[in-house]
Amino acid sequence: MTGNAKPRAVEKPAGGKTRIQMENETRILGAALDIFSESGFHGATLDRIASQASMSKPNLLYYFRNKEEIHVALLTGLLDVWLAPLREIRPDGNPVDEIGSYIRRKLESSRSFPRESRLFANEILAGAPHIGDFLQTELRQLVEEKAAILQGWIDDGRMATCDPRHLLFAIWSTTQHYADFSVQVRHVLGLDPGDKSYYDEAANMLETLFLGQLISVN
Amino acid sequence: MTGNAKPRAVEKPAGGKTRIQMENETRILGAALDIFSESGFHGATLDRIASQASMSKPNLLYYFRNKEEIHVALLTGLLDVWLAPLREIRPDGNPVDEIGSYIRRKLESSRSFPRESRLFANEILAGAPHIGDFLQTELRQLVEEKAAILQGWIDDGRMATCDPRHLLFAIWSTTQHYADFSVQVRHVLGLDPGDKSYYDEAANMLETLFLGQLISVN
DNA sequence: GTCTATAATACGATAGAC
DNA sequence: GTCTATCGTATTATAGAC
Repeated sequence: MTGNAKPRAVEKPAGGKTRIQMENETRILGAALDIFSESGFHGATLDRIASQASMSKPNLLYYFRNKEEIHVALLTGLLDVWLAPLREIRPDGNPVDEIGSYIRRKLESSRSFPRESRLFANEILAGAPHIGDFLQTELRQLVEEKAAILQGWIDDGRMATCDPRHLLFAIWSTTQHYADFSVQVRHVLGLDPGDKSYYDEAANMLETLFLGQLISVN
Repeated sequence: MTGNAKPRAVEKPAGGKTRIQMENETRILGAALDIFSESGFHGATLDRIASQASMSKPNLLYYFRNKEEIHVALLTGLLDVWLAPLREIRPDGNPVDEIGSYIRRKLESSRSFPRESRLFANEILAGAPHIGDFLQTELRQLVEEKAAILQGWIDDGRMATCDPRHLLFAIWSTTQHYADFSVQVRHVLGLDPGDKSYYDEAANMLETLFLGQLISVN
């Protein structure tokens, strides 16, 4: 022994976690996202999550106290990413640019993070037992803020009269649909699993729907 | 004994089921719809379904072989109701009337059958293990048929150029959203549980979105 | 930190009396 | 047809060696 009892800063940084701890937690969360988003909370088992993470079940439970803690960690970690596209809407822009780019960001989010979208959808469908608070406070406040921006454009005559909160619902539902209901989309279009070519068609559709005029007056 | 051995037609009709059988199956299916739509297939337990049906668990399993059989019975019974609004679209109508009334029927279906909508959503999210065939055959064929009608209107210059199948996806997602994500809708709008007043606002929004022009060109 | 073994329980399903 | 009792298994979680 060379007589150095000082804890090594590299392995135990002020944050509190060693490198191996962070790596394993990341691996577990990735595996859990696979399984939870595929099967829902009750359909997922610790066995499958552990297997997906190439880890024994007791070892997995060394990092997370129980199944629910993994689920909550995924959900709370997801929320900031989830709100990012909406946060970017700026009051000093114009409706076409701001709403158009918001839709593109949201659709891109569905394309890039379908597992996260399905995890969120499962949670809402189950009655939002873990994120009810978030929905009633943080999300509601953000929606009020952005809806006020849209309402300003309506008052200026730059948009049709409508409830801007429901416009946001329409954007959420149409974009998230391509992640959450991707199985149905592919089956109806006759596409192979993993084929995501429909996202380009979706982008065109949503641009026509939200930014153009869909039906001619005749 | 009065010596009449003939089976009683009232209790054993040609269909094959007695009155009490039909009543109990109906009660079980209603209870199962409550529980499955609230908790998903794996989150639901036979105990809760039996309790909701005011019936013992073994008695419940006298009418259905197992849990999955109840689930399948609900899903298959749902599919015709599910497609009814789409079937009604007529080629000899005009875009505004046909699409407008389709949206109203679909939204009314969400308002009246939110449990069925959530059951369907849970099934799709889980990868459609039981209705994958239906999606690839019956639903796909119906979509092709109705998309052809919409394409005709596009070719006639009565609608903007777009992929009509994706227009149907947009109608499905926006209308079903109010049933499937009702918890989020209520939390964001600050409504009490059970308050469905948002459906009228939704109807206005969807009419503006699909039938009017949302954003002015300026 | 990781493992094997196992405890504890929740749940689907069945047996058998009535 | 309905019940009580119970079996068998899947699954969450822990104990304790290394």
